[in-house]
Amino acid sequence: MRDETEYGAPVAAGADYAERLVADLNPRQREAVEHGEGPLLVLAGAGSGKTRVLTHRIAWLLATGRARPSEILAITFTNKAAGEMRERVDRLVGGVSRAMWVMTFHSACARILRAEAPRLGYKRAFTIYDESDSLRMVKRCVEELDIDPKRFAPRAIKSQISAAKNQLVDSTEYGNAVGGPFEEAVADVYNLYERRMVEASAMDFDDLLVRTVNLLELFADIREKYRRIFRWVLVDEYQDTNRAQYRLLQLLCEEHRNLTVVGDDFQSVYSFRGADIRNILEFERDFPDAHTVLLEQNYRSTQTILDAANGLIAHNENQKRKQLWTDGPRGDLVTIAELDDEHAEARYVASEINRLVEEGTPRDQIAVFYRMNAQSRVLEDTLVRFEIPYQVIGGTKFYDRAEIKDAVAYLSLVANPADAVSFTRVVNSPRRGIGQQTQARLLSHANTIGEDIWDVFSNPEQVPGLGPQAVKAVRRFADVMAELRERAESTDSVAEIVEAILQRTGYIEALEAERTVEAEGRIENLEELVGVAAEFDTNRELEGDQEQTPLEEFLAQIRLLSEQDNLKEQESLATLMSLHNAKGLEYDAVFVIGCEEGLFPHSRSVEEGNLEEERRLAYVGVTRARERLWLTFARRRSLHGSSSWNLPSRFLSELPEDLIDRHVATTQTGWASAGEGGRSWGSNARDAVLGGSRRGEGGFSAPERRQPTPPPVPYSVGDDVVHPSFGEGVITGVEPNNVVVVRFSGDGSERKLMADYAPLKKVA
DNA sequence: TGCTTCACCATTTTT
DNA sequence: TGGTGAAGCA
Repeated sequence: MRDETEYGAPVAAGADYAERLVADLNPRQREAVEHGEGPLLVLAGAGSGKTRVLTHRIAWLLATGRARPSEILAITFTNKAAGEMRERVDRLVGGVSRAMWVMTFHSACARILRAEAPRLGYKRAFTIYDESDSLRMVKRCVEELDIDPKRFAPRAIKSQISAAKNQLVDSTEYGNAVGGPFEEAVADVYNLYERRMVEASAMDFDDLLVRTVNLLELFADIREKYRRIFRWVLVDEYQDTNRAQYRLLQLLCEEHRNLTVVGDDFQSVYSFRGADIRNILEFERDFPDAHTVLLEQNYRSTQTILDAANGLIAHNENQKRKQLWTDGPRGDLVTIAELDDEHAEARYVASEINRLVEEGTPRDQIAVFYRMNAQSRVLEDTLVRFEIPYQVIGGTKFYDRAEIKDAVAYLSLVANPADAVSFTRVVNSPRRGIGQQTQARLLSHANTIGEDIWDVFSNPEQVPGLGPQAVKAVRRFADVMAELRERAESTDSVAEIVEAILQRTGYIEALEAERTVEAEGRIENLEELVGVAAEFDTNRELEGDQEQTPLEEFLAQIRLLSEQDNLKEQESLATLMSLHNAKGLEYDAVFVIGCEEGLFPHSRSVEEGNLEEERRLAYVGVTRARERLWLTFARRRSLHGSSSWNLPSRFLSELPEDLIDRHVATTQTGWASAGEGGRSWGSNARDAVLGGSRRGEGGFSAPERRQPTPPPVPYSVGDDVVHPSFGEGVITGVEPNNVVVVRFSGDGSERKLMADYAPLKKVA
């Protein structure tokens, strides 16, 4: 534990320290930090130092003796944000931050439920289901109820149930309010789903919140207990709270009223997930005695970027008024670039990135944002060709990969014998001759006799309808699981359990037998999981939690991990992500691509009347940039197969014209430059930008028929090649459009490269 | 039981 | 365009 803090004072040193704590804050920030008891609303514009206010407020509450560390509950939405906050509080007050709850809504609820869940009929060792697990469960319910999944898509049903839960509407209430046939189907599934989840002792993400609310509403003693524990509650990103979270805060705070919420209505972009912007807009109505502080001074961006953001958001009606300003320089103009199509757009972005890097911008300070994840593909291809190292945030996550999910499902089943979804996931993976028939019989028997699925498969003889073959196969599976469970009970090392699972279930063996590159990759991923577990074991030795076993704790932790947690900062990688994922981050240089009507704002959103939220999303994108900002659009874009012509996004015309530097680029399309050899693309694209030709061809007239035929592919399967960065490899495939597939011997990776542009050389 | 083929569909997603 | 899921076949 550290005694010295950032301000050189020992922990909680009283008035003098408190004074120094606020000394270098601006007046508004100081006002927020020094607010005493009672509700506080901090409307914090982008980059206005809201985390600073939150952390300093916590330190100030401690320093002035108003709060003890254990009385503080600080809530964020991501683990990353929680980690950062804890770290920064730690720097202010030292190790006492350990005693505080600084975590996400979901983690906090999971922790409370871990202690109290039995009161609601759950086992203490409940399993947290992620989206795909709970979708599985919904599907099973749909099947069981004989609902035609084509008529009512399980996904749609699930999202309907989720929406209901976010509103704290339970299945009974939902059933009473049914409208059409779809709602009726949803009501039935919702009802069964709730029952099956309790039986499996499983909770989905929404349940974590809803069940905690239930707990506090139903049991006065529990309510009192947590009200007494959390005398000070602080919430970050308050604009993103949904009904359930709102109710939770109300339950915790309505007595002592020491609730601090920090947020920015301009950055509310999650209404489709149930976030209710009214929570922040109407905070002052809900808490008439609330003190409100407005933070408008921005410490991140240039005035030009802020003016652009202000100009954009001024087009929204339903907002609190805020106007960002900075002491800093005006900075460069915002670039709006018009390109032919998405490929030209990608090349433009890539060449601009190269230029930035040459000029000294660290690559990890460059980000590209887009509306849809699908847009990353073209960009990735281009970045590979330009040899620009990058990372993509979003898409398939580590914990979404099949092999990882399998391993985690094994762990879940070991920890929670009732976990039916995990059971179906792993029972025949690897193949062990337990097919759907057999699984269905096991599950329905479990439903009939009301026993845990584990008890049922441990006694396969008693399951009606199983043939001797099936009984034998199930027996073998049960024996392995029993052995693993014993193993888990006799050790505190999660890594050891994971290792045992991979070995004893034959999982690794099956992968090794495949002898493919993919299988090898999977094995590597699994090894990484063992590594993650080992790391967990090491950290756990420092701070153990007696409430739950290491395995349970590990499972809860990895299930609540988020995408942003994967962000790497140290490596020199440009970052690609959706605009939604960009919230809370900042970069020196930002590109927002695909600024076209129909794509951004997305046509769906416009149809559904969510234009203002789209505009807020644009606002989020713009305000991520510290120094340089590009907004690009393509005249023509192919989206799932067919290409279409789009108008520039209305958001572009909403930016004040005097802040804009316009580029109209006509890149040389196609193969014209191929003869010049690989690396010339960068300069080509850049030269073309200077060209500034007009878009006067009339839009629809000439759909690029003039491409010369590609030069013949000089490579054939089996050729040995060498690449300056990937090393030696062999051609394993030749595809249309001069794409070659190369397996590189260095890391065993297989990559698709454009033969004409990649700096590949044939080895004689 | 398990693999292949074909049809269908396709924002965003802090947990 | 590409990934997913269900039906059909060996």
